[in-house]
Amino acid sequence: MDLSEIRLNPEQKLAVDTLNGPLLIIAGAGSGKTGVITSRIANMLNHGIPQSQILAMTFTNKAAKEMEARVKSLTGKKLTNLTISTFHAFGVKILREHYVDMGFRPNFSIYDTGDKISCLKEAARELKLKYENPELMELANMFAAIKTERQPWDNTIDQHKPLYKEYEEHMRIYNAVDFDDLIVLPIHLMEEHSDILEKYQNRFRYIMVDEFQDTSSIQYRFLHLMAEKYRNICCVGDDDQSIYSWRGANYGNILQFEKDYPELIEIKLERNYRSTGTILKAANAVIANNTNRKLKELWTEMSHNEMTIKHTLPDDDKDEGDFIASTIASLRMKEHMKYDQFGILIRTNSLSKAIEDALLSSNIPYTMSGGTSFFQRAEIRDIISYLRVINNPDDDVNLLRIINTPRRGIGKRALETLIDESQRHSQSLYSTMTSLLFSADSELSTKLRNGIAEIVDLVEDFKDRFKEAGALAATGVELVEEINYWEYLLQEHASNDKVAKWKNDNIIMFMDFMSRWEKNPDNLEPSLQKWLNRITLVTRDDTDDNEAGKVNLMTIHASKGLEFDVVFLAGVEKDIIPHERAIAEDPANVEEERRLFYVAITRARKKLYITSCLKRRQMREMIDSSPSPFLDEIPLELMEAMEIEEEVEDPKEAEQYFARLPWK
DNA sequence: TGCCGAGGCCTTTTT
DNA sequence: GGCCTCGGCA
Repeated sequence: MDLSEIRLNPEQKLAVDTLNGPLLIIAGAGSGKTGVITSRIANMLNHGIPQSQILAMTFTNKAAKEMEARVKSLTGKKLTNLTISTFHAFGVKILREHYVDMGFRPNFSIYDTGDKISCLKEAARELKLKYENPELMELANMFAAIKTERQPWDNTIDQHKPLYKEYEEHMRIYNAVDFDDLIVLPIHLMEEHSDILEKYQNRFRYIMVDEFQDTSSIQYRFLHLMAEKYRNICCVGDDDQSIYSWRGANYGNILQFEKDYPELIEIKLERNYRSTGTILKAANAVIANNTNRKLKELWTEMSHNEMTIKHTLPDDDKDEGDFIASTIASLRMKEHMKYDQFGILIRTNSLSKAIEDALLSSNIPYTMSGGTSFFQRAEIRDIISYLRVINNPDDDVNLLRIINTPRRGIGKRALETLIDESQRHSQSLYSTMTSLLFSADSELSTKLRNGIAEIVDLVEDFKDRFKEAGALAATGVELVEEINYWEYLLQEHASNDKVAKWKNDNIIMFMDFMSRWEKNPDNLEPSLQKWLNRITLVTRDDTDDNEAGKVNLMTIHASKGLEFDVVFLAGVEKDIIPHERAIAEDPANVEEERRLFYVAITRARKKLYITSCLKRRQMREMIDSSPSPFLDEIPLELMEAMEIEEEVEDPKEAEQYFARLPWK
């Protein structure tokens, strides 16, 4: 493909041609944003800007991958030096280059939320504090806010300072960093070492940021640091699609950007190329209820003979799933649509269950991305923990997870003694274990000594084996055999060996991912640590485009940036969207929930189906539900109530149906 | 002291 | 429906 073949409207063209100086692109949903960004990069390359000087920041790894593929097809060039990365992955890159300056050893671990909670729990135990899980999660969120400077210490929370300090100390001992560190540590590094800052400024003279509305204040500070000198920074965003404020996203960054770079050029992309007029009108009407937004109105020249938005009220979540499955099946038959043209969007992961059941029983292939993904399954986490410990034996959190899995006779009591011992010496558990093992006079019971020796031998043995080049996955398979994990699974699921088999299959699949990653020529010098870093930063299981030919089921959050010909928006009910907990936190959150609803609607190209159940299974019981108040914001003429076919035989029933509609 | 079974509880969204 | 915790047993 050639750049000149791409037809751009005047605003898009201006965006693509403006290569120097600060640029702000306000890009409405479906306005061809990705095309503009990739064309702009291609244009830079055509103008002789070296790949190595370009840094493009994206929000997800998936977006990064897609962007790279599109630039590749536009330019036909090999992109060995172009950096397209998420903020977090870029942080890892800097950490890998400068771990010494930051006080880490080379094989550092990256802790995800679960590891973080475990580490916090350990730290609390050390201080003889006991917290319930929800409290720990609250503390974890608070500490994240403090670390990223969203919240200062004050006398209402100062009591938690010791725990915070203890947590940080543990992380140092474990040679581990958390997600926030990946952003914060590079900033500190650059602020403290002007030579390093300058190195990065000179290296990346052209910076682009996608999904700018979802950057946090601290991420903005990072961008500003990097871009200040050459001022070639282009931010692309849409304040109406800001849906990550709970994670620190601050769309006020758009205003800050205008302040810091008063010379910037601002371009608005308001022409929508994605959706039908009906869908667009509905989206515009919904988002118009938000205050405090940059004014823009999307418009389209899409052809007519459009379908209205269809709304149905299934009796319960099972009916909802069945409705979606049968509609997909019939559209596929009647309109020859392919599975991957369908997207099913949900507000929370827990809503997926009933839909998945329905898709499965209708034999409709699907992928569920995000959420409790594959990598979170207990058996996969176990194996990952082994790999983490082999890579970084000081990683106590992961060592604790596997030290007695499968059973090695190292029980609770023994562990407590070991942990106390390591605390006394301010060293990691593993160091304590090795020194105990080699000191002759330690009073270890034979049983305990054997258990410890077993794990230490295993780690030392596999540390070497993994270092041998080119055999990551093969060594992984050997590891799984060595620890007898299959035996353990059988034992654990003695009553149901189908489960054991299923879990074992998952591990085989996991090893297969590893093998494919290892063999991919794009991954230069694959190593155990690189693989581990990668899988902690990738939640979405992007299994090398296995998704083709499957229906896409995902949360609304995960759908950002994607589009589908047909979208089903399920669970559009009171307390689900807007979510009750979001509103309970702060009633003002209704605006973000509305943006979420807006993002969901604008994913649809041609057809949009909305479902609201009247009852829904929650945990054990059936609870009553009612349609979301957001539905009232869609103009009546754009949306049509639709009966679920088999059910309405009786006119009376239809009458009742209409009586139940919220706007009647 | 380690292991196993019973009972309670829950995650809103993700790098 | 599954994971974690606690209490009793070997």
